[in-house]
Amino acid sequence: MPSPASPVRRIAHLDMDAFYASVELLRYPQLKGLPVVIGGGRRREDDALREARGETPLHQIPVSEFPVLSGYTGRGVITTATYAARQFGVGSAMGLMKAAKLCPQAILLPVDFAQYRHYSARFKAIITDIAPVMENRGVDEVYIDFTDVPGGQREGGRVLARLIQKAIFDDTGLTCSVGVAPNKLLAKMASEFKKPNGIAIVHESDLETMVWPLACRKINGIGPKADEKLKRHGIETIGQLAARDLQWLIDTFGQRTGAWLHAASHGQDDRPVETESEPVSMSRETTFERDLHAVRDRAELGTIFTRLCEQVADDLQRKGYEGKTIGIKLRYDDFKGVTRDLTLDHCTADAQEIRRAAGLALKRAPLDKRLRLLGVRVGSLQKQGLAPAPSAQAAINSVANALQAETGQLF
DNA sequence: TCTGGGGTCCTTTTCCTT
DNA sequence: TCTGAAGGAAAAGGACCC
Repeated sequence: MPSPASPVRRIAHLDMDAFYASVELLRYPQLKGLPVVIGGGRRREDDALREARGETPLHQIPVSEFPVLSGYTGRGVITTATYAARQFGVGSAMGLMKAAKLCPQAILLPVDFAQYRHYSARFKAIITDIAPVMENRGVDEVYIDFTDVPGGQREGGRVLARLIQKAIFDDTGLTCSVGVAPNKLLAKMASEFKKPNGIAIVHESDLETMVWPLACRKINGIGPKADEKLKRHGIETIGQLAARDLQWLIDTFGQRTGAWLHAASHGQDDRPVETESEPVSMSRETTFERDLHAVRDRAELGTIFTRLCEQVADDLQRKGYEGKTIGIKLRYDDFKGVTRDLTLDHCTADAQEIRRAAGLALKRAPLDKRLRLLGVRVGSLQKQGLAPAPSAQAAINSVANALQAETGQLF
């Protein structure tokens, strides 16, 4: 009897199909097939409250009672759009006002992250019941290591992928697409091959036929900028990229990026599936209803600034973290932005302390142009309570004294 | 004309110390 | 004391992703 072959590395990438829109259609099946865009900021009223008041259940609200894009004013953008809406040329990241011109009859649903998170937790729990080595990649995506899962090797992973797909659908009514390959890089590409509700299996030997003909942009990590630069050098496909010399890539894109491009184009990627990760930073930011001026709208800005600091502090405390790099982010009316950071000598999760440090950072930024966005970030995080809490105020004061506020204490 | 929010990671610049 | 090199850390910017 031959000894059983050692398992081959099989990594799956699972991507929920049109996740936000699909979750919305579970709640509002009457919208199926209609142009719907999801975006904008307003909070949706709570379903449970609505039903407690004896009002019409959401799934029975007539289509005519949903708000449409027509006449929309405001700064929101589209987070996602149903296929029916996309046919009018609207799509993700487009301003809602522009979308209103293209498709005024489209129904507008505000995003409801609480609901998406709920379904996200549900489908992920189903996966880890079956295959415990799972890496979170945001609300609607995961990597799963099939290598040592019973059945994970059968038909290159197809059997297990099918099982997971079915379990998710039976529980939630949602569909997903899965790619299974020797590593995360190829699995991520593969999950796009058979969308929606499909399974694609990629083996190492499929590189030339299945991967090399694809556009470089299909590599996760090559965005518009890198793609543009590649094109300037006559490189359009992954195969053309793979044909380039390693040294040329390093000379052209730098040591790290060049070596990575070379490996990626040859389908090489040895990153493990990480089952847990620690956050590096937490932030809150907001785009104003109208552009604000640092002097003329000082009171309003100050209020927003304080609120952002309180929100970040609350996020940190709720999740049990503290950090020592406090930063602010500004975006001006011309959409250009700046950031300013300040590193304390200790960690904090205290709203007032964050507010003071962020205020000092803000003083170092130009405030002569009107602002459209303000953000507050806390980085260099660690778990709360790992370090002794020193005299926080003294440290802050020393920084404050060093910078010695000019006049007026704007913030 | 329009362009959200919350992240990670990488590169370059700047500043400090030796 | 000045100057420059070198290296590290912090700051700043930007690309990218969902």
